[in-house]
Amino acid sequence: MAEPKGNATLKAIAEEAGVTITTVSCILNNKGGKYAAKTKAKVQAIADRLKYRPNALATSVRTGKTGTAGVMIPNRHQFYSRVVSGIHDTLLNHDTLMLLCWNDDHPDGRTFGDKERRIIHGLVDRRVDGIILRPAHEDLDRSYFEEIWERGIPLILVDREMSNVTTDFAGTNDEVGGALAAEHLLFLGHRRMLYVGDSNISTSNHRQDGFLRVLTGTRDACGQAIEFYSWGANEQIVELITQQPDRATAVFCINDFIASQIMSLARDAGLSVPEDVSVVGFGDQSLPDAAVGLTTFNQSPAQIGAAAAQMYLDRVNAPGHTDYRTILIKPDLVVRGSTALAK
Amino acid sequence: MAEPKGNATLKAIAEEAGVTITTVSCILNNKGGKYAAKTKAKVQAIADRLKYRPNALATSVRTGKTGTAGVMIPNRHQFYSRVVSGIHDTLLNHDTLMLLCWNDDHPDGRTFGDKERRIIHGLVDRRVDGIILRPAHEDLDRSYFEEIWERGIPLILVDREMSNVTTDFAGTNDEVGGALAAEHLLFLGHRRMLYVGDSNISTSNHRQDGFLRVLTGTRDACGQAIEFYSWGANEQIVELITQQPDRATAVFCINDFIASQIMSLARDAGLSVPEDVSVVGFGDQSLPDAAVGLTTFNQSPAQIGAAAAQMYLDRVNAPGHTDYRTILIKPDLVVRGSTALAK
DNA sequence: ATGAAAGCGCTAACAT
DNA sequence: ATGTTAGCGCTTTCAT
Repeated sequence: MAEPKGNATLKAIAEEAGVTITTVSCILNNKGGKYAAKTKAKVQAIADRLKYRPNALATSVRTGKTGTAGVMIPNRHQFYSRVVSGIHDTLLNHDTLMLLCWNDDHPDGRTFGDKERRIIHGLVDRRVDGIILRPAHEDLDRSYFEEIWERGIPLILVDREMSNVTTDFAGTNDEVGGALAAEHLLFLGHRRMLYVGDSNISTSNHRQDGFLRVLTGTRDACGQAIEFYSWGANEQIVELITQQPDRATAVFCINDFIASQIMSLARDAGLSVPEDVSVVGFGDQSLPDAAVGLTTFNQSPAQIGAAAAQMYLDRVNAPGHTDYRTILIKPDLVVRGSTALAK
Repeated sequence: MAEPKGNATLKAIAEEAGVTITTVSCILNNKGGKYAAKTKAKVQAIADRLKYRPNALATSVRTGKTGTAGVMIPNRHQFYSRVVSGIHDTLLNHDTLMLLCWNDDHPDGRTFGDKERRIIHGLVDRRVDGIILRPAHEDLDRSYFEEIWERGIPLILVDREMSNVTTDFAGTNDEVGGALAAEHLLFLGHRRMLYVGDSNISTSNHRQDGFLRVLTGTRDACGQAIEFYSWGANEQIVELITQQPDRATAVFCINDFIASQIMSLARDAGLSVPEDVSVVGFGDQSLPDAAVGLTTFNQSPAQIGAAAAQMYLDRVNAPGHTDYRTILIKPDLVVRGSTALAK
């Protein structure tokens, strides 16, 4: 085993070199170039031999900066893993590390257990410079608001905005996604279409808006929105895509999971995809789309993460602004086998 | 905006309450129960109003414990994401947060760029209590060894061991996995089989060992190992599974990716899977196995992560032991459509 | 060119 | 029941 038992400190180096802590500190940090070359070399040599590494905790106590970001994003779905990857890479390029943590437990989707508060406190206590998070719900979330926002800790939101507070935000351009879906299907000759979503989710509403906007603006075309999680939704959908002659021939879904449900539904009803009905998904669910052959959207999660991290860095380096930014990444249509020309 | 501009400190509370910092510290930490109820209440009330949160940095500078783990595991594949999830959950139950980071760049698979060293220094400087990592390569890795091990920082390895140093380790029981694959195929009546792997990877060697051990121990059965990444491997494999009458009727592959390659290969050669040849994969690649219908192994990555985290906690709480533990999680065979009775 | 001293926020041993 | 003091490892201002 080498020299260091525990960690080398400035003091230890100073004593061995016969100089003061100040001198060592300045030399190792290249502050004040006015030291004798001999002293510099000596100090540096000792530091190297002792494998000196500064205690960032001590530095942070003084400077108030930790170079550490709090990131609260679940790591369980591929979409989020990729968002986190984007954040990670961008932060790392600026010598910032991330404390990654999340809370899955949302019994009623609106209560913030002790657990969530404990996590946030963990970040606050460790004095992260800021926090990037994907809200677990959209409505006023006391945990987030009181514990982060009110403390003046820079807060960047990803994927989902919160309804009660304006912050920097990076996410998907859902409106454009909806519009692109509509255009794709129109191009294939479809005129009567369905949007299957969930009006409780703002993201879904944006997709729906873009989708219907385009359809409404097109002669002869029309669209209708269905709540997936409502009673009798399945029956209603089946009716709409089978009922001749005004049946819908294309369905745009809030996500890939629902899309594959719809495909099963259609097949059970005796229709084939895409011959009788075209189906478009939306790619935040990490289904094996390629295998299923689903036409869907790639949301470029890594790019979303990178954008969030960039806003984080900007805000941490220049706090106090009140001009919050929103960066929306355009989703890319990926055409596969579930969409085809209307008959 | 509420009271706190910046962060409340013990000092601020003490001044307002008209007591000393010590008193406040003790009261808020429930140390020494010998304070007047009135004082306690007063101090607590002020702390609450100011939304006081202890500065963990300052505490750590003194105590030498940060309650923070360094975790160096790529987040890009589902397998690793799940390992990280297991680690996360276990650590969180013990009020430990993780600094998650990784390095993807390994040009020649054996050089540790500045980047990797910078990451490790980031963790060391922040004084993590220990580090959990998946080595990017198996041979002596100076970065890991010098920067972590020699400093006496507890080090737990996941998924892959290193050849030069003994540490706590959590991974897959590859030997058993190989054996189970052999038994499954034997049960289906296969007698002549192939193992397709990569002898540069210890994990592959263990699977191969288990696989061949069982075959060697079975009358009439035999197995052969092929290097996938060698020149002419494809041709060789095709020859071995087509050449009558002693052709191999089953192939066990180091991972799902290779397995699906082999399936294509077989089909291109005019064989059908599983009628003519059975194929077994191994589940660390996050392919959409279910869609492809591949018989494979589930490695229970979350369990591996949990085991690693538990060893981490044990070691951080009771350092200095030299009895390193190895925890191997048994992989579970998942039978799907790529294996069938031998003809 | 180098050092002394104060202080960041907190803990802990030791008074009173 | 509460206060005094020293110190963790570092930075920074101000001497010398």
